[in-house]
Amino acid sequence: MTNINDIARLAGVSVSTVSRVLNNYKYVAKNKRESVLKVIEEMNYTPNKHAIDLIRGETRTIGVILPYNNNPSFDQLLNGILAKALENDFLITVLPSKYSSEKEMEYLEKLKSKLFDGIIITSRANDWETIIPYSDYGSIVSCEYTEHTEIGCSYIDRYSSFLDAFQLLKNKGHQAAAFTTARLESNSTKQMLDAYHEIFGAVPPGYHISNCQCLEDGYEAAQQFLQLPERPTAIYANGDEVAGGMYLYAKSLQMTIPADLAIIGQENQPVGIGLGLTTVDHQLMKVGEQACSLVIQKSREKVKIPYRLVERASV
Amino acid sequence: MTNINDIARLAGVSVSTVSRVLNNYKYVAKNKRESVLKVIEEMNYTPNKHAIDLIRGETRTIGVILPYNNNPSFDQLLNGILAKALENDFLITVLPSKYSSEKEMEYLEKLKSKLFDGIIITSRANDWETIIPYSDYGSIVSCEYTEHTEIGCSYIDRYSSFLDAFQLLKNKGHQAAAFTTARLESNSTKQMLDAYHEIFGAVPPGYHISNCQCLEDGYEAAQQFLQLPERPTAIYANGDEVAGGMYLYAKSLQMTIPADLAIIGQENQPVGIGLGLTTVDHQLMKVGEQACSLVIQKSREKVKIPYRLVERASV
DNA sequence: CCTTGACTTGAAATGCATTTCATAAATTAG
DNA sequence: CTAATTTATGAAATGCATTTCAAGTCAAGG
Repeated sequence: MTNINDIARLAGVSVSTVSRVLNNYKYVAKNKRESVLKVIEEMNYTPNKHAIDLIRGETRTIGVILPYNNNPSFDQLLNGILAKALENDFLITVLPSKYSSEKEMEYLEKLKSKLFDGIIITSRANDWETIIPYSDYGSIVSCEYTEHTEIGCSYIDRYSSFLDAFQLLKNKGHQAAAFTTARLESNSTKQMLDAYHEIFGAVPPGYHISNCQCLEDGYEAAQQFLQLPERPTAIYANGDEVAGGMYLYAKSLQMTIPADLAIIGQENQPVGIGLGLTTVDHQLMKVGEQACSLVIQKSREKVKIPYRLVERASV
Repeated sequence: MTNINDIARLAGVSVSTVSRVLNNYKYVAKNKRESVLKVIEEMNYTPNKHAIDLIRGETRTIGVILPYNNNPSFDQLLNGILAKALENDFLITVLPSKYSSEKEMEYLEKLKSKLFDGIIITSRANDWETIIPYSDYGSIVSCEYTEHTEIGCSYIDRYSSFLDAFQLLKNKGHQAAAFTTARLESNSTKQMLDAYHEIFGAVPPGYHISNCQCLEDGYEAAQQFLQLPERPTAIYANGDEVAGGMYLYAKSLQMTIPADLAIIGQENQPVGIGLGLTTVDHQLMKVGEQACSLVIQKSREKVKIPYRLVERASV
């Protein structure tokens, strides 16, 4: 492989001059610049990125830890991140964790080893106490709120959004609502439960099903909800795909939406648009964009992204 | 920042010995190994990845060029790639191209600059002639078939799959079918048209709508198809989300599926499963896995991934 | 007692580009 | 016509870990 020394030798200049040409510094004599460029062209030379990164101590690459990548919510986040990264000429490396704390640590170690300039944590398996020391080695931005000042946040006030959604259902006359969540241990689930208590009080037995991710999960959840002795009149689904599954099951029973059953979804996804579902749009794409911006700016700000209640015909 | 020299000095050994400890070579005296590890621990030292990559000339990172990342098909590909990469301890950097040939070249230049060990091209904007020279700098694997021996391929015989799908429709008594495609210039569209001609002959006016990607596009396409004077009795949708949109539109007209209208989708996606759509499953996840394997093995094989016709109730 | 092989270790070369420092020539300002 | 800039260039230091080479110790085998 030809390197900068070869180019310098062949062009009859020093490596410094070649480097200057490479980096478009002024103060290189026109004829020298040209002969260097000519040799570069002839030798088909491209500088080695590792040598550059090594000396500059910067990579313009951001690692994105995300538990699942086949999940519409994380896809939206990733989308926003990619868009902003592209705009700023940063590269994104996807770091699938499956909520394994070991994997997560492995990725944080890579930040320490300088592979990334920063890391975005879309969802985490480890305690903040474990993660924080790594903020010495690059900016760490979370898509979930935390008070720790070492961590930048691009987050949603999920609690309020859940309050709003439940209030909407209550206003429409529902005394309770069934609901689904993803991971039982997640922060989001905790906020959901808090909001539920705030608006409706105790959760009736069978009204909460967790581990829902996709349309099929929603279909099954609806099946279970509608078999309960105290049939719910409204359901909050943690995602429009899940909501879509519920919709389809209800339709299969000839039920009318929202007269027989109100359904409210989340994230304003294609299926929801197609089926005309009312939805809580957390604007995850914007969350992703903001998270990426924070990493790029090495900022530790806490930025709250507004959510929107999109009212359509299912409530 | 503390480096390997500091560790060596503090542990009273040479850098070679530290390196040996770092890389778990045997033939390091037990007491020296221990004292090196102790110093590493104390100094909170992590080797610089760029220095390692520079000298090893390897990164265990693969770049994945994909035009859009918010597209279910590319998501499935990426999914397979990520799964296989994780398994083999490789990292994936996502390279969004939006079909810009400049961007694509930029990414190929990064391969040349040693940032990646290889690149997977899920879909491309440039000619093979432009791309091929870069195969000198790392393995390039395509998710589309090409005869060029420099390029590994993990591909689907789309032509045959389209033939099968159209034949299925014909067997059910349809004399023609409307269909949607994504990009008009794509290889896939070309194969689609060829297969159509083979089975049904000329495409009736208005029977082909391109630039369909999502559920809404399908909804609108169905609207257009069903307004035609010669109403199609069957539709092939280039994706289950698109098919889902068509299904919903047809249902909104109180049509019965498949009696009034047969719909066949593609990629076996959640919506399709939920709606019970017959679909051509190109097994894109497997395509992605195989593509990743080929890059890892630096293989230039051409591997055809079998597709499956999943018959459900919409045809 | 000598040879052979296993074990240990460090010096130095290697991979590659950037940047600082020093120096020199050519301009411009006063 | 000096003094001060601006322009131009190269040597050498820097960033950091791996690997080869050479050489040495020690124990086992003959």
